[in-house]
Amino acid sequence: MPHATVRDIAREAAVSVATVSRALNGHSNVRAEVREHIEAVALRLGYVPHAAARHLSSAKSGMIGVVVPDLHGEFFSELLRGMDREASERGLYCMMMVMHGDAQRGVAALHAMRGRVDGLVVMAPQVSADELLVHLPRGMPAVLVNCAPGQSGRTELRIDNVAGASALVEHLIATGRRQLVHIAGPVGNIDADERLRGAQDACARAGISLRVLPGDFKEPSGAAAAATLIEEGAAFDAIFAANDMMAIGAMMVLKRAGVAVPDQVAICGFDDIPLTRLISPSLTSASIDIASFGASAVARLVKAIAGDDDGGVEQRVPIVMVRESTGPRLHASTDHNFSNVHNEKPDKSGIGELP
Amino acid sequence: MPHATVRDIAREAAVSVATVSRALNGHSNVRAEVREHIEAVALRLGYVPHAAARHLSSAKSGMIGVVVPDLHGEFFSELLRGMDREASERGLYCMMMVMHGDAQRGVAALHAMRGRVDGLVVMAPQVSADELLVHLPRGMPAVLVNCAPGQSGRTELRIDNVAGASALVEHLIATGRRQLVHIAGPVGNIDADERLRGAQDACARAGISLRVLPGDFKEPSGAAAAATLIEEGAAFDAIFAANDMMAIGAMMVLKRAGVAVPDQVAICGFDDIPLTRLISPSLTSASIDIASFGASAVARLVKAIAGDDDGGVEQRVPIVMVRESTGPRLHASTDHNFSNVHNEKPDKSGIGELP
DNA sequence: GTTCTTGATGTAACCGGTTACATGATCCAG
DNA sequence: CTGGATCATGTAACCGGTTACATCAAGAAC
Repeated sequence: MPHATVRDIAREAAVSVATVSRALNGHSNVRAEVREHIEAVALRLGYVPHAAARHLSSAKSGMIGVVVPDLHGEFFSELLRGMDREASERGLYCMMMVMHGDAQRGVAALHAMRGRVDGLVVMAPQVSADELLVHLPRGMPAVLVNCAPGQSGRTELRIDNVAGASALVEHLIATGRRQLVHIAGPVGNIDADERLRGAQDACARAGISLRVLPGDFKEPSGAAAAATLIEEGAAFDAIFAANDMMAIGAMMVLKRAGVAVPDQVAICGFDDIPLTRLISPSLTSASIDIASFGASAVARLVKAIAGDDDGGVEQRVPIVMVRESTGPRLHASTDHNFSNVHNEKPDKSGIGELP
Repeated sequence: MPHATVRDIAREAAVSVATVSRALNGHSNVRAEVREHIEAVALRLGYVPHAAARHLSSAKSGMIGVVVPDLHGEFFSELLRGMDREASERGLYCMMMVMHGDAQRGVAALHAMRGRVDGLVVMAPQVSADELLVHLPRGMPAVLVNCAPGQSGRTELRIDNVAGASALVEHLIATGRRQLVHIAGPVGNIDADERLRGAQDACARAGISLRVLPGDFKEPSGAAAAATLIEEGAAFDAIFAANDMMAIGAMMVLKRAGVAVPDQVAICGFDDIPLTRLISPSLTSASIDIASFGASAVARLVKAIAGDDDGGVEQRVPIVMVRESTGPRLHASTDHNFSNVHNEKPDKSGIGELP
């Protein structure tokens, strides 16, 4: 026996399909007695509405789509979590689609969203946003997250990577480091590029040089960079990795090589994934509260779908979370006082909530 | 201007909608010359098919749904990653829905899937599977992952938690531990219950006692359990936490309290999330290769959708990954030789691929 | 040359909802 | 008692695809 439809209910309840639809959707113009009867019949028949049919006729799906470049590590799981939370609070559902770095696949993913979602959150730090957005289904509301700044005039959410990276580097310098190394993210990635620039800017202002090693945002590349430094016997006293995973990879290699962190070398990352607090020494990072960032994107999208979004660009300035990996040395407790630097005190369990 | 439809293309190309549909779907019975013309027109009009309409008429959506209980931590992101990989290899898309532990919401999520997906992967270790499955849309193929064993006769994937937990405890005993503590998972959770039972069984066989502390699979509860032990001044030399996150929480507290791991206390977890290798000391765990587990679930689901699935239960036996947190002591290198125990050698970067 | 087969194409129904509009009943004012 | 407003309900079109079936032309077989 196939699934029950509104017509089945109509027949069974001896009313028309229109009345069934109105009753089940809570329209006011249905007699209470009729509504109850219809609801009872629907329950008895095990009726569950067919989302595609409803979507087709009402042009609403109650679903928002999320396009992400990757699915590795905690960054995306946190982002997803924040988005899902916000969406479900508004009675919406999330579907996620991965465009594995590939522009071809990105276009396919965008196309596949047509007829499935009411709007899109697109995160595409790799490919050119403008190039991708040409393929956005016509009239599909979208919020861009961490995309290359385009002239699309679309709603955008962005992390102030330059400010965050500068603040981290200034923190390193303030704690006495002078021989800085930056492990960069993948070339062409907007976040990576901006973080590099922020680091360079801060170094230039302080009049010190910065060595840059390549990386790809994944942990092994951070490890490889550190291994290179050690093999070379390079002189360095601080590493700023363009994200947390690379910082962790680097830290592991240093520790195995007997380099003391932070006594000999300070290390910091970027993103402030939950993991930063779980490793030892805990990792200094630039915090953007990923989950809340994702929630924000969804909130903006909901406004855009409703038609009342200003279409502006929202920029988040990260906060530096100072932890053990660059922690103040014992004999100099307050050697830094930058505006957006937050000194996190380890509590007993070491799991402090971020402000 | 609204989106182009097949009828627009038909008009523009001076053919019928049936021909347009056939041409764009690669049916053989279309003249090559006509097909090319139609494709050209479709491209010119920026045609993108409407998924809901296609789904409605063809009863296929090309989408599989994933229902998970939660979205915290690396376990689910790994699972998602594996599923997504497998699905996209088969030209399918994944949508994920979170039922926040709540049975009410679980039912809503299941209903919301009707008319959206061709099949479901349901992971519901908390609620009674049978109770939930009553609300599965009629005729919807589904694969159950880590659900309480039901008599549903459905396709199920399951982790052999008892065997995994037993193997871990046997490993602890073999390395000389005698005062064991188990940090349990949430009560009513099938995985947690089975892991507890596996630990108890192994202890009973060895004739030693097992202290059990409550937990909830989240990291703070592991920390709290360890704190309790320390405050009490309890005598113990090994902790087996029901999952990795709690093990990590416990380890952090022990280290802060000056307890040496593994010299004084050995610690192991369960799940083998990527993080186990990144902390120090690296964490011994029972590995089920989460991503591949997820991929397997999708593969089974695809078979079920095609109609040729045996409907059997597939059980995965975890492998014990021995790492530093329970590592062999220096003076007794091979004090264990259980069948499914795998001794992981740390390589230079510390990021060995699992077999 | 006629009939049969084959293959390309068109017509229209259908999937399962929603909703504009029509209908008819009820109620109230005049 | 009657005309108009109000409200519940029914009829049927529509959303945008797919596809069974009908049609028709061209080539093959006799």
